[in-house]
Amino acid sequence: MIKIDPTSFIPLYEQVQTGLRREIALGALKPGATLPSIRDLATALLINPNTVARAYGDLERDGLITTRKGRGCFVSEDSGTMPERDKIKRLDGLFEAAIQDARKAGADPSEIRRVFEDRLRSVFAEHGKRRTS
Amino acid sequence: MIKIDPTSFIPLYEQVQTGLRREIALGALKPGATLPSIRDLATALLINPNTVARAYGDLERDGLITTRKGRGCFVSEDSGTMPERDKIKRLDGLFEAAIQDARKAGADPSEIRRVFEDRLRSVFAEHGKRRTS
DNA sequence: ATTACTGTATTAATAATATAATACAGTATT
DNA sequence: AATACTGTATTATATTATTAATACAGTAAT
Repeated sequence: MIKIDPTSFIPLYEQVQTGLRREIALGALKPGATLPSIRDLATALLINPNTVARAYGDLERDGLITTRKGRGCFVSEDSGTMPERDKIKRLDGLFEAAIQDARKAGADPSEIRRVFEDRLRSVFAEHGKRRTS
Repeated sequence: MIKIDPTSFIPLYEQVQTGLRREIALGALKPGATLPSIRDLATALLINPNTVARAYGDLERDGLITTRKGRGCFVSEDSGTMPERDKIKRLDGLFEAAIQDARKAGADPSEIRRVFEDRLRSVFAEHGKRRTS
Protein backbone atom coordinates (compact mmCIF):
# COMPACT_ATOMS: atom_id res chain seq x y z
CA MET A 1 0.00 0.00 0.00
CA ILE A 2 1.01 3.61 -0.24
CA LYS A 3 3.30 5.15 2.30
CA ILE A 4 3.52 8.61 3.73
CA ASP A 5 6.18 10.58 5.53
CA PRO A 6 4.80 12.39 8.57
CA THR A 7 7.96 14.48 8.85
CA SER A 8 7.69 15.84 5.33
CA PHE A 9 6.59 19.40 4.76
CA ILE A 10 4.15 18.08 2.20
CA PRO A 11 0.62 17.95 3.63
CA LEU A 12 -0.57 14.49 4.57
CA TYR A 13 -3.67 14.68 2.40
CA GLU A 14 -1.49 15.48 -0.59
CA GLN A 15 0.77 12.57 0.08
CA VAL A 16 -2.20 10.25 0.29
CA GLN A 17 -3.57 11.70 -2.91
CA THR A 18 -0.33 11.39 -4.80
CA GLY A 19 0.09 7.84 -3.67
CA LEU A 20 -3.35 6.82 -4.83
CA ARG A 21 -3.00 8.65 -8.12
CA ARG A 22 0.12 6.75 -8.78
CA GLU A 23 -1.46 3.40 -7.97
CA ILE A 24 -4.38 4.16 -10.21
CA ALA A 25 -2.17 5.44 -12.99
CA LEU A 26 0.03 2.40 -12.81
CA GLY A 27 -2.92 0.06 -12.76
CA ALA A 28 -2.34 -1.34 -9.31
CA LEU A 29 -5.84 -0.10 -8.59
CA LYS A 30 -7.98 -1.04 -11.56
CA PRO A 31 -11.23 0.57 -12.68
CA GLY A 32 -14.08 -0.56 -10.50
CA ALA A 33 -11.81 -1.63 -7.67
CA THR A 34 -12.88 -0.79 -4.17
CA LEU A 35 -10.59 1.57 -2.34
CA PRO A 36 -9.80 0.97 1.29
CA SER A 37 -12.41 2.60 3.46
CA ILE A 38 -11.56 6.00 4.80
CA ARG A 39 -11.25 4.72 8.33
CA ASP A 40 -9.21 1.68 7.38
CA LEU A 41 -6.71 3.67 5.39
CA ALA A 42 -6.53 6.27 8.11
CA THR A 43 -5.82 3.61 10.68
CA ALA A 44 -3.20 1.98 8.50
CA LEU A 45 -1.43 5.28 7.90
CA LEU A 46 -1.85 6.42 11.49
CA ILE A 47 -3.59 9.62 10.49
CA ASN A 48 -7.01 11.13 10.98
CA PRO A 49 -9.90 9.85 8.86
CA ASN A 50 -10.74 13.39 7.82
CA THR A 51 -7.35 13.69 6.24
CA VAL A 52 -8.01 10.64 4.11
CA ALA A 53 -11.50 11.92 3.39
CA ARG A 54 -10.06 15.10 2.01
CA ALA A 55 -7.74 13.20 -0.28
CA TYR A 56 -10.62 11.05 -1.50
CA GLY A 57 -12.72 14.14 -2.04
CA ASP A 58 -10.07 15.70 -4.22
CA LEU A 59 -9.72 12.53 -6.24
CA GLU A 60 -13.45 12.42 -6.75
CA ARG A 61 -13.55 16.06 -7.80
CA ASP A 62 -11.02 15.09 -10.43
CA GLY A 63 -13.15 12.19 -11.55
CA LEU A 64 -10.59 9.59 -10.68
CA ILE A 65 -12.80 7.84 -8.18
CA THR A 66 -16.48 7.78 -7.40
CA THR A 67 -17.94 7.53 -3.98
CA ARG A 68 -21.19 6.05 -2.77
CA LYS A 69 -22.36 6.95 0.67
CA GLY A 70 -22.57 3.93 2.90
CA ARG A 71 -20.99 1.72 0.25
CA GLY A 72 -17.47 2.90 -0.24
CA CYS A 73 -15.19 4.50 -2.78
CA PHE A 74 -14.37 2.98 -6.13
CA VAL A 75 -11.93 3.63 -8.88
CA SER A 76 -13.82 5.22 -11.76
CA GLU A 77 -14.63 2.95 -14.64
CA ASP A 78 -13.22 5.45 -17.09
CA SER A 79 -10.10 6.07 -15.04
CA GLY A 80 -8.42 3.53 -17.24
CA THR A 81 -9.84 4.88 -20.48
CA MET A 82 -6.21 5.83 -20.74
CA PRO A 83 -6.68 9.49 -21.51
CA GLU A 84 -6.25 10.20 -17.83
CA ARG A 85 -3.41 7.81 -17.34
CA ASP A 86 -1.58 8.78 -20.50
CA LYS A 87 -2.24 12.40 -19.81
CA ILE A 88 -0.53 12.26 -16.47
CA LYS A 89 2.40 10.39 -17.89
CA ARG A 90 2.76 12.91 -20.69
CA LEU A 91 2.48 15.86 -18.33
CA ASP A 92 5.07 14.31 -16.12
CA GLY A 93 7.41 14.17 -19.05
CA LEU A 94 6.71 17.69 -20.16
CA PHE A 95 7.36 19.22 -16.80
CA GLU A 96 10.27 17.03 -15.97
CA ALA A 97 11.98 18.33 -19.09
CA ALA A 98 11.13 21.95 -18.42
CA ILE A 99 12.27 21.72 -14.82
CA GLN A 100 15.50 20.00 -15.73
CA ASP A 101 16.23 22.73 -18.24
CA ALA A 102 15.45 25.36 -15.68
CA ARG A 103 17.72 23.77 -13.15
CA LYS A 104 20.53 23.58 -15.65
CA ALA A 105 20.01 27.25 -16.35
CA GLY A 106 20.77 27.84 -12.70
CA ALA A 107 17.26 28.57 -11.49
CA ASP A 108 16.27 27.64 -7.98
CA PRO A 109 12.96 26.02 -7.06
CA SER A 110 11.26 29.17 -5.85
CA GLU A 111 12.21 30.94 -9.04
CA ILE A 112 10.93 28.09 -11.13
CA ARG A 113 7.75 27.94 -9.16
CA ARG A 114 7.21 31.63 -9.67
CA VAL A 115 7.58 31.38 -13.41
CA PHE A 116 5.34 28.36 -13.47
CA GLU A 117 2.58 29.97 -11.43
CA ASP A 118 2.72 33.06 -13.59
CA ARG A 119 2.30 31.07 -16.77
CA LEU A 120 -0.36 28.88 -15.25
CA ARG A 121 -2.38 31.92 -14.36
CA SER A 122 -1.98 33.58 -17.69
CA VAL A 123 -2.94 30.42 -19.53
CA PHE A 124 -6.00 29.77 -17.45
CA ALA A 125 -6.80 33.40 -16.72
CA GLU A 126 -9.66 34.13 -14.37
CA HIS A 127 -9.66 31.93 -11.36
CA GLY A 128 -10.19 31.92 -7.65
CA LYS A 129 -10.65 35.17 -5.83
CA ARG A 130 -10.70 35.92 -2.15
CA ARG A 131 -11.56 38.86 0.04
CA THR A 132 -14.91 40.03 -1.27
CA SER A 133 -14.03 43.59 -0.39
CA MET B 1 3.98 51.33 -13.00
CA ILE B 2 3.08 47.86 -11.89
CA LYS B 3 -0.39 47.02 -10.73
CA ILE B 4 -1.67 44.59 -8.15
CA ASP B 5 -5.00 42.97 -7.48
CA PRO B 6 -5.93 43.11 -3.81
CA THR B 7 -8.73 40.59 -4.34
CA SER B 8 -6.43 37.96 -5.79
CA PHE B 9 -5.49 34.93 -3.75
CA ILE B 10 -1.90 35.64 -4.69
CA PRO B 11 0.02 37.31 -1.84
CA LEU B 12 0.59 41.01 -2.33
CA TYR B 13 4.35 40.77 -1.90
CA GLU B 14 4.47 38.18 -4.66
CA GLN B 15 2.49 40.36 -6.97
CA VAL B 16 4.82 43.26 -6.35
CA GLN B 17 7.78 41.01 -6.93
CA THR B 18 6.43 39.58 -10.14
CA GLY B 19 5.64 43.01 -11.45
CA LEU B 20 9.12 44.31 -10.78
CA ARG B 21 10.77 41.21 -12.18
CA ARG B 22 8.88 41.72 -15.36
CA GLU B 23 9.81 45.37 -15.63
CA ILE B 24 13.44 44.54 -15.07
CA ALA B 25 13.38 41.60 -17.46
CA LEU B 26 11.74 43.68 -20.15
CA GLY B 27 14.15 46.55 -19.67
CA ALA B 28 11.63 49.09 -18.45
CA LEU B 29 13.84 49.30 -15.39
CA LYS B 30 17.40 49.39 -16.61
CA PRO B 31 20.54 48.43 -14.69
CA GLY B 32 21.47 51.17 -12.26
CA ALA B 33 18.00 52.67 -12.23
CA THR B 34 16.59 53.78 -8.91
CA LEU B 35 13.53 51.90 -7.80
CA PRO B 36 10.71 53.76 -6.17
CA SER B 37 11.31 54.04 -2.46
CA ILE B 38 9.60 51.44 -0.32
CA ARG B 39 7.23 53.98 1.15
CA ASP B 40 6.43 55.60 -2.15
CA LEU B 41 5.58 52.36 -3.83
CA ALA B 42 3.57 51.25 -0.83
CA THR B 43 1.60 54.47 -0.92
CA ALA B 44 1.02 54.20 -4.64
CA LEU B 45 -0.20 50.62 -4.36
CA LEU B 46 -2.19 51.30 -1.21
CA ILE B 47 -0.42 48.60 0.75
CA ASN B 48 1.84 48.44 3.78
CA PRO B 49 5.51 49.43 3.36
CA ASN B 50 6.58 46.16 4.96
CA THR B 51 4.92 44.30 2.17
CA VAL B 52 6.96 46.18 -0.41
CA ALA B 53 10.05 45.72 1.74
CA ARG B 54 9.58 42.00 1.65
CA ALA B 55 9.31 42.00 -2.11
CA TYR B 56 12.46 44.11 -2.40
CA GLY B 57 14.23 41.81 0.00
CA ASP B 58 13.42 38.78 -2.12
CA LEU B 59 14.60 40.53 -5.24
CA GLU B 60 17.85 41.44 -3.56
CA ARG B 61 18.34 37.89 -2.33
CA ASP B 62 18.04 36.89 -5.98
CA GLY B 63 20.60 39.48 -6.97
CA LEU B 64 18.21 41.39 -9.15
CA ILE B 65 18.50 44.59 -7.17
CA THR B 66 20.92 46.03 -4.66
CA THR B 67 19.96 48.14 -1.72
CA ARG B 68 21.83 50.84 0.10
CA LYS B 69 20.56 51.88 3.49
CA GLY B 70 19.52 55.49 3.53
CA ARG B 71 20.05 55.79 -0.20
CA GLY B 72 17.53 53.59 -1.90
CA CYS B 73 17.22 50.48 -4.02
CA PHE B 74 18.75 50.10 -7.43
CA VAL B 75 18.52 47.66 -10.27
CA SER B 76 21.69 45.57 -10.27
CA GLU B 77 24.27 46.49 -12.88
CA ASP B 78 24.53 42.88 -13.94
CA SER B 79 20.79 42.37 -14.02
CA GLY B 80 21.07 43.00 -17.71
CA THR B 81 24.10 40.78 -18.17
CA MET B 82 21.40 38.78 -19.83
CA PRO B 83 21.84 35.49 -18.03
CA GLU B 84 19.07 36.39 -15.64
CA ARG B 85 16.92 38.07 -18.20
CA ASP B 86 17.37 35.41 -20.84
CA LYS B 87 16.89 32.71 -18.30
CA ILE B 88 13.53 34.04 -17.29
CA LYS B 89 12.43 34.45 -20.84
CA ARG B 90 13.47 30.93 -21.68
CA LEU B 91 11.79 29.49 -18.64
CA ASP B 92 8.67 31.38 -19.49
CA GLY B 93 8.65 29.78 -22.90
CA LEU B 94 9.30 26.31 -21.58
CA PHE B 95 6.50 26.38 -19.10
CA GLU B 96 4.09 28.17 -21.33
CA ALA B 97 4.46 25.36 -23.82
CA ALA B 98 4.09 22.64 -21.23
CA ILE B 99 1.05 24.27 -19.69
CA GLN B 100 -0.62 24.85 -23.02
CA ASP B 101 -0.13 21.20 -23.85
CA ALA B 102 -1.53 20.18 -20.53
CA ARG B 103 -4.57 22.36 -20.98
CA LYS B 104 -5.19 20.94 -24.40
CA ALA B 105 -4.98 17.49 -22.89
CA GLY B 106 -7.88 18.51 -20.67
CA ALA B 107 -5.99 18.98 -17.44
CA ASP B 108 -7.21 21.54 -14.95
CA PRO B 109 -4.91 23.92 -13.05
CA SER B 110 -4.86 21.99 -9.81
CA GLU B 111 -3.96 18.83 -11.65
CA ILE B 112 -1.21 20.58 -13.53
CA ARG B 113 0.09 22.14 -10.38
CA ARG B 114 0.20 18.80 -8.70
CA VAL B 115 2.22 17.22 -11.47
CA PHE B 116 4.51 20.21 -11.50
CA GLU B 117 5.13 20.17 -7.77
CA ASP B 118 5.80 16.46 -7.84
CA ARG B 119 8.38 16.84 -10.57
CA LEU B 120 9.90 19.88 -8.95
CA ARG B 121 10.43 17.96 -5.77
CA SER B 122 11.89 14.93 -7.45
CA VAL B 123 14.25 17.03 -9.52
CA PHE B 124 15.49 19.02 -6.59
CA ALA B 125 15.12 16.21 -4.06
CA GLU B 126 16.12 16.88 -0.49
CA HIS B 127 14.59 20.01 0.82
CA GLY B 128 13.04 21.49 3.91
CA LYS B 129 11.53 19.31 6.56
CA ARG B 130 9.33 20.31 9.42
CA ARG B 131 7.99 18.72 12.55
CA THR B 132 11.16 17.64 14.30
CA SER B 133 9.21 14.86 16.02
C1' DA C 1 21.97 69.76 14.48
C1' DT C 2 17.74 69.72 12.21
C1' DT C 3 14.93 68.06 8.64
C1' DA C 4 13.47 64.85 5.46
C1' DC C 5 14.17 61.51 3.22
C1' DT C 6 16.10 56.43 2.74
C1' DG C 7 16.01 51.06 4.29
C1' DT C 8 15.63 47.74 8.66
C1' DA C 9 14.06 45.23 12.62
C1' DT C 10 10.64 43.78 16.15
C1' DT C 11 6.52 42.66 17.31
C1' DA C 12 1.59 42.07 16.92
C1' DA C 13 -2.76 41.21 14.47
C1' DT C 14 -4.91 38.65 10.96
C1' DA C 15 -5.86 35.31 7.64
C1' DA C 16 -5.21 30.90 5.58
C1' DT C 17 -4.19 26.09 6.00
C1' DA C 18 -3.72 21.46 7.89
C1' DT C 19 -5.18 18.31 11.05
C1' DA C 20 -8.13 16.44 14.45
C1' DA C 21 -12.40 15.35 17.50
C1' DT C 22 -16.86 14.35 17.17
C1' DA C 23 -21.43 13.81 15.79
C1' DC C 24 -24.33 12.81 11.77
C1' DA C 25 -26.43 10.07 7.86
C1' DG C 26 -26.68 6.36 4.46
C1' DT C 27 -26.42 1.09 3.30
C1' DA C 28 -26.53 -3.64 4.07
C1' DT C 29 -26.93 -7.60 6.80
C1' DT C 30 -28.82 -10.04 10.48
C1' DA D 1 -34.76 -2.70 14.38
C1' DA D 2 -30.21 -3.59 15.67
C1' DT D 3 -25.60 -3.87 14.38
C1' DA D 4 -21.70 -2.66 11.90
C1' DC D 5 -19.99 -1.03 8.52
C1' DT D 6 -19.74 3.01 4.89
C1' DG D 7 -19.02 8.38 3.66
C1' DT D 8 -20.27 13.42 5.35
C1' DA D 9 -20.56 17.61 7.94
C1' DT D 10 -19.41 20.67 11.78
C1' DT D 11 -16.47 22.45 14.70
C1' DA D 12 -12.17 23.19 17.16
C1' DT D 13 -7.13 23.49 17.46
C1' DA D 14 -2.45 24.21 15.95
C1' DT D 15 0.57 25.94 12.74
C1' DT D 16 2.08 28.81 9.27
C1' DA D 17 1.90 32.71 6.17
C1' DT D 18 0.63 37.29 5.30
C1' DT D 19 0.02 41.84 6.47
C1' DA D 20 0.36 45.66 9.48
C1' DA D 21 1.94 49.00 13.38
C1' DT D 22 5.70 50.94 15.16
C1' DA D 23 10.14 52.13 16.42
C1' DC D 24 14.96 52.11 14.83
C1' DA D 25 19.09 53.48 11.97
C1' DG D 26 21.59 55.34 8.00
C1' DT D 27 22.36 59.29 4.43
C1' DA D 28 22.27 63.80 2.74
C1' DA D 29 21.06 68.39 2.48
C1' DT D 30 20.12 72.66 4.80
